[in-house]
Amino acid sequence: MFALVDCNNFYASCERVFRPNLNGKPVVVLSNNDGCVISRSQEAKAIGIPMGIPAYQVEDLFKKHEVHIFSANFPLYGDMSNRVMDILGSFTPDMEIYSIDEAFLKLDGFEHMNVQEYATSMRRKVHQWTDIPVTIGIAPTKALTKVAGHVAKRFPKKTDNIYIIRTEEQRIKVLKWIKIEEVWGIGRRYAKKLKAKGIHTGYDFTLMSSAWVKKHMSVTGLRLQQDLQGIPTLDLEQVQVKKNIATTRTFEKNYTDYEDVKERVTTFAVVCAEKLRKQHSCCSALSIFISTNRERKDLPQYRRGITIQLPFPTNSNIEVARFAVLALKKIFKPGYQYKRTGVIVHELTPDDSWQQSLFENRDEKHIPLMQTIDRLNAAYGQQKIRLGSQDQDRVWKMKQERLSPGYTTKISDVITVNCRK
DNA sequence: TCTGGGGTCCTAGGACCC
DNA sequence: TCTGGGGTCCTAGGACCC
Repeated sequence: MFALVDCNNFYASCERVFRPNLNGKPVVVLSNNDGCVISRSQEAKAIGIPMGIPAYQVEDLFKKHEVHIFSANFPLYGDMSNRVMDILGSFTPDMEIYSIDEAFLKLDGFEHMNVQEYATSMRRKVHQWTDIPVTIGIAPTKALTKVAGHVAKRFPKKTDNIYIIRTEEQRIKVLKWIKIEEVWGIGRRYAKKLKAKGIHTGYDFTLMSSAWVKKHMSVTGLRLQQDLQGIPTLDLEQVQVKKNIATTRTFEKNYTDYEDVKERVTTFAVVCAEKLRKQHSCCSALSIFISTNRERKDLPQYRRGITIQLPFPTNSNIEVARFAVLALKKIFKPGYQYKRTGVIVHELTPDDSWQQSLFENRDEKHIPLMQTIDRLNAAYGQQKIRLGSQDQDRVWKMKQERLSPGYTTKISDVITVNCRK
């Protein structure tokens, strides 16, 4: 059996941990630049705030229902996620951290145990130690745990947030209940295609000819179909180091100057290099892209990306930034209003072993230099030491009007508790 | 006025090899 | 009239996830 543990309304729940007065009240969390709604408490869902909607389009709803709004506080969510995962990891080492708020567990060798009780104790412990509510789905395959999780979410009272698919009858029953577009692995495109063929539920999908599925949905679709049929096909994936690392942002305004865009690309490249060093990797290739605001149909549009090979693997701020700017030069076109750029590094290899190049090699003096920069930035604040080509005054000019404190990640923001006798 | 950010995997087709 | 057969590697694009 597998279990899927899923934190409920995760970002909104994290905000409520430190603002318990907001329990029972509508809470939403906005994306960077306070752009879109990316997390909603149950109450916020109930008053009809859709996922992903631009905030300005639901301002009336916010006002009318006194919705509590937060700017995304990713350091807080990341830290809360680590705490939840640590607790789950203490239950079983067979765990795959699937996303910031979800984990799959493998329950091999648990046959003698009461799985229901086990799940209940897990749920209780996470709640007691972190105040984050979770939902648990349990089933013979990974894809079916997702379906079980849906059932538990839809009927929280009846299921007490835990649902187990044990029998073939239950498997068929829940698959007949779940709409095809709600099935994990079926996105908008596939749902449309399947509905056109008269497939409306998860169960319908399991009955389709595997040849058709393979042809139109590739082996990914085929694996999913088998998993839903109850044949274990997807296994826990041991999450290793990442294969790509991206730093991309939408700007708070449009940029037309090459110099401005270059500064942003440099800074994003530096952030990528820092992320690389954190996971002890170097990159051997890099992409950048630039884009105008695609929502502004009235403005001339230009979007382009480029990938370049680096002459040697590196994770130095200086080198990654240099190559990123080189790439930018190849695609930048003056006369457009740019709204978004990003840097993505690829072909990651461990930083303690690398192939020497015949022609050009990394500057080894950068290694101690980067270590020093990382140490200083860790001690005195992110981005205190920057490259000369980065904006020296700029902090992170993101619109974050309702940012919560870094309760668990910033010593000055740690909560004060007043104890009375 | 205002629309996020970070990932993964798979396939088809082109270019090339012997 | 009729022009082989078996590979690899790379990239762009499409699909999905949270």
